[in-house]
Amino acid sequence: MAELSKTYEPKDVEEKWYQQWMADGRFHNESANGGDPFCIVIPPPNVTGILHMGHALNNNIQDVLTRVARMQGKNTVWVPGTDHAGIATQNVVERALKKEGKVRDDLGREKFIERVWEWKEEYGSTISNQLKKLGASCDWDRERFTMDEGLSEAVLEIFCRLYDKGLIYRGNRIINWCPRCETALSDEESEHVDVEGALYHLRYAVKGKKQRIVVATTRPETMLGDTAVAVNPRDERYKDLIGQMIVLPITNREIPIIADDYVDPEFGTGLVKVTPAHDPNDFEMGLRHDLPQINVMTDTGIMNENAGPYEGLDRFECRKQLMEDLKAGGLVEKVDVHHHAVGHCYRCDTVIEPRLSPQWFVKMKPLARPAIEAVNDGRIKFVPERWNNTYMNWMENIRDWCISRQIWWGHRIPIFYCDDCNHEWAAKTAETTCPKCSSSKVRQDEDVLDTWFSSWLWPFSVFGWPEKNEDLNFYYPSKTLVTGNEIIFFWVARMIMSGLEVMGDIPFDTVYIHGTVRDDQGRKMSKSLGNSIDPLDIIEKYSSDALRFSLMMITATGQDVYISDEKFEIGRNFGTKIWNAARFMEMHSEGFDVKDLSFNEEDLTPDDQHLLAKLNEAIANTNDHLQRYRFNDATLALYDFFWHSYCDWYLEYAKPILYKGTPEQKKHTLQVMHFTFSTALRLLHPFMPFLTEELWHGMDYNHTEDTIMLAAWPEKAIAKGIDPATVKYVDGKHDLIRVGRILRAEYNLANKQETTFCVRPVNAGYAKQIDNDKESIMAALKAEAIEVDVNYAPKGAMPSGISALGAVYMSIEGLVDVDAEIEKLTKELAAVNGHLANVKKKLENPHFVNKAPRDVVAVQEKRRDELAEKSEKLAKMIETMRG
RNA sequence: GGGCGAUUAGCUCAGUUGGUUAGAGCGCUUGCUUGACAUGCAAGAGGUCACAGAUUCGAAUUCUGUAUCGCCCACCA
Repeated sequence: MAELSKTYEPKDVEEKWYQQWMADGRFHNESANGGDPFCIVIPPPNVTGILHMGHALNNNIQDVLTRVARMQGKNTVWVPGTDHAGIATQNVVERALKKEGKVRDDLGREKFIERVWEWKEEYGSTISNQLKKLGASCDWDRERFTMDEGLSEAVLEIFCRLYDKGLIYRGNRIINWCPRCETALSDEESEHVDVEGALYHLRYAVKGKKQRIVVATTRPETMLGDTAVAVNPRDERYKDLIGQMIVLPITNREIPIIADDYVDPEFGTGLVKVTPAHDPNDFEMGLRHDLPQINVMTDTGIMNENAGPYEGLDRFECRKQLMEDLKAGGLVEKVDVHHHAVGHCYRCDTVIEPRLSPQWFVKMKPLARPAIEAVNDGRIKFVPERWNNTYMNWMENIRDWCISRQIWWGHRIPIFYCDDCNHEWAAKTAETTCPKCSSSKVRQDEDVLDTWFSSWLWPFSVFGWPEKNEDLNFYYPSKTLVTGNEIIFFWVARMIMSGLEVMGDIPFDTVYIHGTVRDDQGRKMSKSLGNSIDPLDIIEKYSSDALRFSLMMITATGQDVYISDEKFEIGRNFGTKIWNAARFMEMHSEGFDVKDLSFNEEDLTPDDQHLLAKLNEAIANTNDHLQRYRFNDATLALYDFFWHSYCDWYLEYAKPILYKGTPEQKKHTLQVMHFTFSTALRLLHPFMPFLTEELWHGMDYNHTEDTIMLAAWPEKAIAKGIDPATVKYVDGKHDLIRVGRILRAEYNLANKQETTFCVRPVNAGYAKQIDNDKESIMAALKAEAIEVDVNYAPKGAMPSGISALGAVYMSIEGLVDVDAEIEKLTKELAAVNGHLANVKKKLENPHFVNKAPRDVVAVQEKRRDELAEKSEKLAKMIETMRG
């Protein structure tokens, strides 16, 4: 047997096993191997990403599910990969260029993209490598990138299909424009942030009259693009104004006053300035009233030539100056503080400018219908279930998806235009000739697609779709999608839609939504707050297993996870505990063959049976909790079993046998220990893969598999040789030991202090069992001797207590504090009588006896009897004590 | 404006279909250099389960309302 070191050195061990697993191809699988498929596709992290706690949690969960499935013998693949993250990556590279004093136009499109690829080659695998430190058992042979050739093919294919079906179209609409990224964004990419802004009340002059009207706006600078002022047609105050003209200040443009139902007479002044090129509602009104659309800004949010004297100013600078000018002209009625939600770019946090712009859209309603159905009829389940509502709410109000981006890094839109005949078509190949007029004046659309337009194909594109192949056939649909709630709209919903559209089948049957990782004050972890805890630091400090186990331990289903450094001590301490238990076993195993884990079931002692019963419970509970995605309960069940049932009770029970028992007894006990330990290792493996693998080998078991990764997952308990009555007796024995320890503790007895315990068992059966168990009970109580007598009567005042097996007395020379004993027992008697009274009251209530289920009543009756007996005994003890 | 979640021990949180005395980790108190482990062992203190009603023989758990905190969605300029 290889000797285990005194202390566990996780760093070397973890590195070693990951390398070994990789070298042995343990993570890889393919359809040709047949069997029961189990597939998980990773939510591809951004190539720009570095591992944070959210990733750690997310991938940890996937790894646990994957490792369990693999041990269950399923044909398991966990497909990893990264996302090209269009805007984010382009931003990173542009920032690098800026340091060289360049902008992307200096390089040109082609050179710039080359540069991004270079960046990707150099830094793009950072996060994948970090996942390896976590122990993620991804099938790295299958690693994909959303800009891979294959995945790009999938993007082009679905674009053309949807275009030809009329589900992709080009439209001129108000979209969310980020003036910093200089691109359009989807509605989901605009994050609404509540801000304290201002509601500016501006005075507009009515043409030909002295009258001034007041309009309220939050964005006064858009006034330069106003093409009307609107009132509600039923608003009596302004009836006369309808049809009149307004003269706009500064530019002196004349615009009409129109009537539109959209206007809420209750809000502001009941008069709304209409800027069709900068507001979605105004845009709609503009269409209804055939108003001109005046865009007053450039791509970068600078006022353009339509802004007259403000041309060249930044939009916010313009707002400031314009207000000053209006104020000077007496055209500002008032400025109110106003709280409202303002859209911000989800990539760079710049204030979004709603802006009229020609963009490409996907018509979502037809795609949404089957996706709604799939969740409604239960083919896809959200865990926790409440996310159904979130999903449904979004799906039922779905709006068309703006998919074009004015950046360079991404999948270029496969639309071609003929400059001669204005023909427009979609094609997967680079077109040079117009199919309609044969002209060679053909150009491709300049825009690229939204990053999510490639990730929504992920569950099937990773297997080579549109190519038909066995893997795709075998592994699709995948099993569980594990993700955070923040990308339900971005990603989950869209994958469901694309899967049903393209594959005609759901992409996964379960969506497990885990919580957000927060700091111990409940704040989201972020770089700017400086409160993030780096998983790699935690691995360095506590080990990967510790990180993993602790994360799982504190992750209640779907609840947010609050972490601080100390939380990881749980996992580290548990790892140490397991390691030391193994060392203890190793110490005593010398000269014994522990390769053979079988034992004779007829020889099981009561404590053996008790341990195995607890093991059975742990197996059943772990499986049950895992099936229900209750990871914290699963880890707690294992933790509790290993630490308390196995170490605290069984190993302590085993000590006297190992030190003083016969070789036969030793051998039998070691077999039970090793059987239990090896089962526990397998149960723990998905949560602590490295330590368990190290010990699997360190303990030198007679493996059928040379890695614990493929050892059989414990599903069923051992049934034979366990007698429930005996298990119950051992529960009682533990209670007896506890009572004895309390007596020692109350008298602060040193271990060396000689003590004898006298036990008066409740029946002869227990008397015999206790007598047989004397050795282990004495060891647990550090007692010199134990006297067992069903008729035991204390000779004088003795510290005592009542256990499930009977009364326990502690014999100590001249140390008894009689008054304290009487007080203690009297207190306990009062408590027992209190409970007894409650139970009696319950049982005397005819409603309870008649209506409660029989077993509940039976429990109460039993409890009543037990309490009555205990009460009687305590009274007698007090009597004796006084006597 | 809608929707969702949270409120349980000093702290951070479990508590699945209502049913014995509401649990864990950390922290705290006391005693242990016990031949695996002080990253440990044993014992202990600490909770009117946010509040108010309702249902029920029985509520931390179900229902209604209130309060506080958090998240998501939403075109009131």
